[in-house]
Amino acid sequence: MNATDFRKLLHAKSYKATPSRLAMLALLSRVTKPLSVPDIRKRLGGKHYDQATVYRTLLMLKKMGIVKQIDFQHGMSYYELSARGDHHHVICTTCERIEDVQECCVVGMDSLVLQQSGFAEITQHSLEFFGICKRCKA
Amino acid sequence: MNATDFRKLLHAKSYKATPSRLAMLALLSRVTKPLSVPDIRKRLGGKHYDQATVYRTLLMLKKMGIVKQIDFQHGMSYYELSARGDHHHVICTTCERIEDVQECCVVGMDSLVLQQSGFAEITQHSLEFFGICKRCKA
DNA sequence: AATTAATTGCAAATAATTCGCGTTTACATT
DNA sequence: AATGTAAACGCGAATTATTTGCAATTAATT
Repeated sequence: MNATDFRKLLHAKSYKATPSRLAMLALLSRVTKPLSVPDIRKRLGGKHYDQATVYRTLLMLKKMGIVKQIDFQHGMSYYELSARGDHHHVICTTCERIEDVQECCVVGMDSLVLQQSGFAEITQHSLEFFGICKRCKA
Repeated sequence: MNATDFRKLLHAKSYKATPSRLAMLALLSRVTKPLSVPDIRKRLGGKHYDQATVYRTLLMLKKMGIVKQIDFQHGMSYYELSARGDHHHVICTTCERIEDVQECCVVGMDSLVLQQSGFAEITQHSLEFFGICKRCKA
């Protein structure tokens, strides 16, 4: 995904392709870990973007299904591209360590959830594991 | 689990069995849905307990592994007894509807996560589905 | 009943997220 | 390329969840 793709993505839903949006999409697709709002603002090059803008953009991207909001129980939300694929996280409750979990057992669960619930559509899911990493255990 | 059991649970870790703690445990074990802090305070009988007390107690119970913190992306945390068993939730992103999901595909994942990660122990996991309920779809 | 450390309530601090509004900007149209 | 317009932005302030410090209270031990 390059800048041109991002423009198309936004235009497809008649959103404007503004510098802040393109920068955020570029950042999120370049990165391999979920980012918090402060993370995003720090890493958005030299440019300063207002926090309200970042929050508003994330909300928009979330509604579009492009980003996923994740809770590490660290007092704020983290965000990553849905396009990064179906993976999960392990969070150390002692330090701040976070690792990806590649195996996804949730594939196929969506239809099961639809069956047994009063829901018409599943758009996302999030699976996080909490525990203690080896370093903290020692 | 009755009041006597709760007392033992607390004393086992040398915590005091105070009225607020017993009331919270009783409430959480009587209820079938995760509760937010305002929920808890409202439903704690006539008694008024300070929010700081409720937050501190929840933190303690979480550390003890007795309660589980859950994120519905509603701007605050929800809590339920771990003893309610391994189930998950579907959250409607349009209204506030929440349903339980009984099938758990995550059983056994813990050991897998331990294998492929630098973690020594998994204490909890949380799996939430987000989507649109039938009522909102219509 | 007395002692003591843990727990509470209160009030204030902190920190994430949202909101209102005047100004700026992307982009469609000319 | 210039123009019109709704969308998006930045700013500052408001809101709201959560945490903290401290003096007063209380559970549990003696």
